[in-house]
Amino acid sequence: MSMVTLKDVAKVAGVSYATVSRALSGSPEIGEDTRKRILKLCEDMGYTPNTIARSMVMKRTNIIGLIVASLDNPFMSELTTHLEVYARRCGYNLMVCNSAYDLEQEKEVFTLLVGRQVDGVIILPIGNESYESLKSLTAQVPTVFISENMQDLPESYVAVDNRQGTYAATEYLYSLGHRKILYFGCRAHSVTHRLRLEGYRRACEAFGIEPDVLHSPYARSSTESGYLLAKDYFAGEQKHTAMLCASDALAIGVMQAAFERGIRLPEQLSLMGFDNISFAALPPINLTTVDQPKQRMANAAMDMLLDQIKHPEQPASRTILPPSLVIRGSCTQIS
Amino acid sequence: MSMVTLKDVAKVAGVSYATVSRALSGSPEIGEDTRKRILKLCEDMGYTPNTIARSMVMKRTNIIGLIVASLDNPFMSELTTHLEVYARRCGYNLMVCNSAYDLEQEKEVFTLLVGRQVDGVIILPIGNESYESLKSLTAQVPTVFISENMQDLPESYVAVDNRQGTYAATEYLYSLGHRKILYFGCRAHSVTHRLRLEGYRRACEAFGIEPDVLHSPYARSSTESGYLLAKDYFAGEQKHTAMLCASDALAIGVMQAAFERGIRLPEQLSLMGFDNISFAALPPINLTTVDQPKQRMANAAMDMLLDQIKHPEQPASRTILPPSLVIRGSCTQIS
DNA sequence: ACAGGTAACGGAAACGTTTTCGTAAACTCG
DNA sequence: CGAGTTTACGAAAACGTTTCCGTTACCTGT
Repeated sequence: MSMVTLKDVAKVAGVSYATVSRALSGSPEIGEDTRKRILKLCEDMGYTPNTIARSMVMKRTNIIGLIVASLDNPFMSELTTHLEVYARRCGYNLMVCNSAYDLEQEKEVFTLLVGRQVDGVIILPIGNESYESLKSLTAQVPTVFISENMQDLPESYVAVDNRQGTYAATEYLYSLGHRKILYFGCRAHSVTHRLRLEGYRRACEAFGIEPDVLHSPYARSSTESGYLLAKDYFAGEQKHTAMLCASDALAIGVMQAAFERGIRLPEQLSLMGFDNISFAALPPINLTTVDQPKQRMANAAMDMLLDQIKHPEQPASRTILPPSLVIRGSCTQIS
Repeated sequence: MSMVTLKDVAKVAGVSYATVSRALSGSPEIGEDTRKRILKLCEDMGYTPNTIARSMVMKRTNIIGLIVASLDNPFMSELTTHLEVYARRCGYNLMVCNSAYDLEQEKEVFTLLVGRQVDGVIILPIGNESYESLKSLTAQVPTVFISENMQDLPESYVAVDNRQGTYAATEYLYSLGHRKILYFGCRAHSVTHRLRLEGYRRACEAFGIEPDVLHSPYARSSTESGYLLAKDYFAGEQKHTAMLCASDALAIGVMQAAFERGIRLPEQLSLMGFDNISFAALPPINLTTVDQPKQRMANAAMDMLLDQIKHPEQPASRTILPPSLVIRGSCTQIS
């Protein structure tokens, strides 16, 4: 159970442990013959370098912290997968923490992560308040947000162009003949959702149609809250021919409520989502939506973070990626 | 950016750093007044203990490694969430790695994790071969598998009683009047799936009906492979009134194929899954399935691992949790 | 008042690396 | 052949903790 150390190898090899260290790190100032002898010995003795000790002296852990609200959200879990794969390719490991949509927990796990000396943090903030709440933490360690911030805070982020996404979605619905388009929103205090709403509003203005917005009172942009809100909506008179939802999860919730109510999609109602989670592609769902390029976002965030780790004094940078329309079967042309 | 250390605090406080360490750890041999003075000073100076240094001397990192095949699989991501929450409550952090359904990568990340001196590893092995493949690694660090092993290997694991699950599922279908039940399997070399198949076979034998099995040639028990396999199946003549799938993902794939083919569920075909992933509950899916108690599994695995960390010489232990039937709308009574 | 005990703290080793500096031996070259 | 350069390696410091072992000063009981 107890590990074999550099010293052990050095003792057997009859050299100093500095030599062993150099042999392993591929230092040029080591004789070819001794290097081979030592490498073989390490192999034979089953030596594995102690990363902790290395971190201690190198002052870097090659760990990056990841904070997500919940892995149960497919968008976040897909992003996490891409981040982990890419991080490992870059020689880093991911320490994943749930914030559970709770501002205090978000701060708590962030504190935990800086205590663990992570080299950097990537965070999907639960809301706009996160930027303020985490200010003292982000000053201590390179951080990249996956989500825009509006107040021009000095934080790096990568995000999809949410405004453009909902604008294009609205435009698409308009092109199908829809004039009564309901925006099904959520958590107006989140920047992401505020921008999405704004894109919708701008499009409405541009095309000369009346914007109409329904906001979820529930904190999470989840299937459940979409379901509950839509249930209420369908109980009243239905004045719209199309609904643009702030997220796929929300849209799937709406789909449930419509299904229960006997409302056929897309014949009686065109429905759009946002995110393009993998489940949106399933034929029974078959949701027309706006794609967030998750892999590109993950790679961009990681590149940005690693760059920031290498050059800490550099100013914050931003990357905004273009969304793209994914047309499936949940929308239809109307007269 | 550069952290304030124990030494810094000690210097300001005018005490040795041993004293500061003791004050923080709540050692009794410290005066009440000095303790309070030091704690306040730590607060003021913004001191955060360096976990790396602590790990170095304590010989434990309070990190546990988690290896999953893919977070895109909702069963695994839900399990991961529960594991992370519970681990943190126990004072541990999770280092999450993808094996991407690849035996070599699985071994590679495991090696990485022991190099990182994790206190323990929880793994959802990609298959039965994993036990053999990881033997040298599991000897080095406490490990808990989430999946049974059949060869009586000395590894700890927690799992659901897969045999009982499919047995109950078959029994349920039988009680609905089904006599021609197809088992839709996948990856016969995985223990989990072998046990599920066995439960089905036993039930068939018990009820005197003819077992019939279709195996996916694809490696992953995914929606895609279910879809592809079902497409083939539906192209031929359909001889069965019910299908029991080895996983929900598989069942959802079948659902897609049926949907495309115009086969109505459950009227023309009763469909059952296994796992009870959250998406199975969505009304458009509404899948009758067998529930794996994910939270209980997560907690049991963590408890088992922590116990093993405290008492390394203890023999391996096993926990098999009972599954439960979740009856929704994808199955119907037949004459 | 004095031996013995306790309370409160300091000194220093240890954890396993990396790296700087130093130093022999070997080599180069006029 | 000797001065200078290079090659190959060793000694030791450093990273920030925890903890063992001392060492004071003060207290207790008689």
